[in-house]
Amino acid sequence: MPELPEVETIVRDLREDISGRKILSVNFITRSVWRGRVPSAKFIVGAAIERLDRMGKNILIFLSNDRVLIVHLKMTGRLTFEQPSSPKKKHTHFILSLDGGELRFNDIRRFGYLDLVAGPKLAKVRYLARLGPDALKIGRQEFTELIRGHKRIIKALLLDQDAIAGMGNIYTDEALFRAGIHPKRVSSSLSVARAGKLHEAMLETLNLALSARGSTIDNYVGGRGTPGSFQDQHLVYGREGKPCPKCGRAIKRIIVGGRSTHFCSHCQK
DNA sequence: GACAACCTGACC
DNA sequence: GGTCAGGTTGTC
Repeated sequence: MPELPEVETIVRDLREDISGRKILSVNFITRSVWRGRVPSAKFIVGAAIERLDRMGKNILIFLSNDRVLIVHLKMTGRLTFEQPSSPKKKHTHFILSLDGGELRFNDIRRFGYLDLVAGPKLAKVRYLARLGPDALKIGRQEFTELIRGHKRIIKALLLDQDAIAGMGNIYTDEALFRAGIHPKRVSSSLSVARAGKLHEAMLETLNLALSARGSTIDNYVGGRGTPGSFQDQHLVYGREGKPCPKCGRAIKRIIVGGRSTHFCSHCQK
């Protein structure tokens, strides 16, 4: 589920709510959610939460013992800070008991994962090192060069985390609509001006979504368990057959790069 | 670049 | 019963 705005919302929530808290105990409920080996509790218990960060759609939780807990939520993952008295939900796979509450990892489909790495080895974690520049931080010129330097279907390129980190299916469709670009257009065929417009549209979309604390279609909730509201502002995603906000013609849905894609064939070229 | 795989649940 | 889902990875 979560794309950059959802993951960033969770990180901001948790940064406020769990920074500085001490880890009292750990509960490995489902061992298969760990990407590598299941870590020994001694590498976690007794440490404090030092700070949190985001790399693409990965959440990084830095512990005071110089280890880093990495969390990827994939499609249906949730990472929430709750009171121990809050009812335990189905599909909760991992709990960190902190002084003052519990950090819970819940994931219906179990596509998400957890990973614990030693701080000095963080730079060598393959799936982090290969990530492209962050979609919120990449500058206009770098973005334009990236887009025009690849001969790929633009939607697939935007979804490629190794090219640009953070974009997902919703925000790619929304940004392409705002920029008036057809999702199947070949990236290298875009003019500097149109690539620049796409950069602008991408930032606008992501920042609006952040202000609304993300989009909740089904599962997503922030770090405090509350849903986002940006789904109410979607212009094309999930609106197949409904009128295009610009021209009124019906929004179409096709498959691009194996993903459901929503667009207006009149407004996007 | 297309497609299957990983899983559960919602909806038709 | 079949289809689809916010993501990524591995195989033709």
